Amino acid sequence: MKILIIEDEPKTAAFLKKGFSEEGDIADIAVNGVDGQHLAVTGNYDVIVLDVMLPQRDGWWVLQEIRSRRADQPVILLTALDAVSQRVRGLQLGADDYLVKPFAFSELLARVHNILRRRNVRSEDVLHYADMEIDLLRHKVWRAGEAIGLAPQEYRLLAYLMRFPGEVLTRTRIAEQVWDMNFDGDSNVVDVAIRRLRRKVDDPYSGKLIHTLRGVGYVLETRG
Amino acid sequence: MKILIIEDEPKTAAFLKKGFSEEGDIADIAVNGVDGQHLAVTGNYDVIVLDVMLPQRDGWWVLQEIRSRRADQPVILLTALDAVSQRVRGLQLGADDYLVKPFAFSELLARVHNILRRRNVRSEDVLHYADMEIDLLRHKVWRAGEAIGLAPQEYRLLAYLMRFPGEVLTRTRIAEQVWDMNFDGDSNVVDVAIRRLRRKVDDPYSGKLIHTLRGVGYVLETRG
DNA sequence: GACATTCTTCAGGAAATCGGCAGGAAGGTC
DNA sequence: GACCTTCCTGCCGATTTCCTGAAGAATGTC
Repeated sequence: MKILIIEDEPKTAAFLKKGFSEEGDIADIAVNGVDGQHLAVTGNYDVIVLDVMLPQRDGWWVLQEIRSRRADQPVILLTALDAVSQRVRGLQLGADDYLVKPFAFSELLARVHNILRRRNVRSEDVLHYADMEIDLLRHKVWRAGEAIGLAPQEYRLLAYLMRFPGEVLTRTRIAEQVWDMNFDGDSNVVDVAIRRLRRKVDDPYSGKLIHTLRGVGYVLETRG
Repeated sequence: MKILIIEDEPKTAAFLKKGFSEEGDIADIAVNGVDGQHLAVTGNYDVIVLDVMLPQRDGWWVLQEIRSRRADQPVILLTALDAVSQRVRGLQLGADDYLVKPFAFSELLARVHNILRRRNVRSEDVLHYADMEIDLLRHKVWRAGEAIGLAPQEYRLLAYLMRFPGEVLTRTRIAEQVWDMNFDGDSNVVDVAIRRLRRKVDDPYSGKLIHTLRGVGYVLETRG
């Protein structure tokens, strides 16, 4: 899952990024309204966490910009004051939810999941496909009943594949979602990561699940 | 366990906080109705202790606010007067229990445990996992039949781990639950605390229970 | 007020992980 | 079947992450 954090206070931003990172998600940070608006409109984020107190252009402006271009983009507001007028204004401008500082990270996480569930985005705790199983809560993976230990990046990659079984995933898309980078074609990071993952989840078993689509990307599916 | 105390009298608030702290729980204090309502609604508390006599907005208002948003939030009322009308009003507004001042701390503690037991939040006072045992009432820990002496923070950390065996606990969550702070990643308090706990409950025994998940956090589980 | 225990920060070192490289294999095209 | 492109795969250096002991600060105890 990709998240955009628009927050000027470095400590808060770092705290949020770390929290999402531990959950296996990827978070980008924008430190002002202009950069935030740009990233929000051009990037593909599952959810945007937006502080209303920002230098240059404030959060209200950013929110309006986002809404005018991406009507269904999930946005959670962070307000410093527990003022009812701010809440009302936020919701009127189209925020999906808001949170009053200071807050605990798990509270933010709960609201993120809440929004995604409302939007029918798949956010279950345990994903199954064929004889493979991944428990996102316990960070564990099984294949044919055996537990498999994965390195962080291997795990993130598999978790992404398991979210879209049967769907073709290009290297560009994988690099974007799992590495948070722009895939330039000069690198074979994705190939290498796929290789490492295959060695652990496919090589020891019959009935491969990870398949290569030449010139396109990879896909997770069963094949007769 | 996280507790919110909404009480304007500093002495009483400090007395309660100290009491809960000694039990290994974490207590936040709000000194007026507005802050109390804010924390109660946005924070994740296992139980809220609410004085009805408050400056600005009183306890009744706070209780109604809580109920309208969190129907199942456990709340215990503190009333100064032993008037039947107050009890009735409190229960009508959805308080789980009430206590008339002055009271002994153990009395409050008993009612807290009572409510949580009713809700199955903490159905047991003694938790077992593998050959480890923790008695939440007597504050005692055993591993392989031997008693282990733990410092307060070590105990709180272990108690938290024992509540979620097999589940991944990120540093952010641990810091939130055990330290009541926002983990910004610049500190390694959690690492060090884990180290000290390991020295006492894992190092002397075969079959480690605390395991590290690189880039994620820690987990309490047996590993073949 | 002195002492003891506990907690946090700091820094050095160890270990796991990651990304790039390069040679080889496989697939596609004419 | 030859040639070219794309992908696979093992290895190594660089980096990140974690562990660990020690010292100073904070807290509680007598």
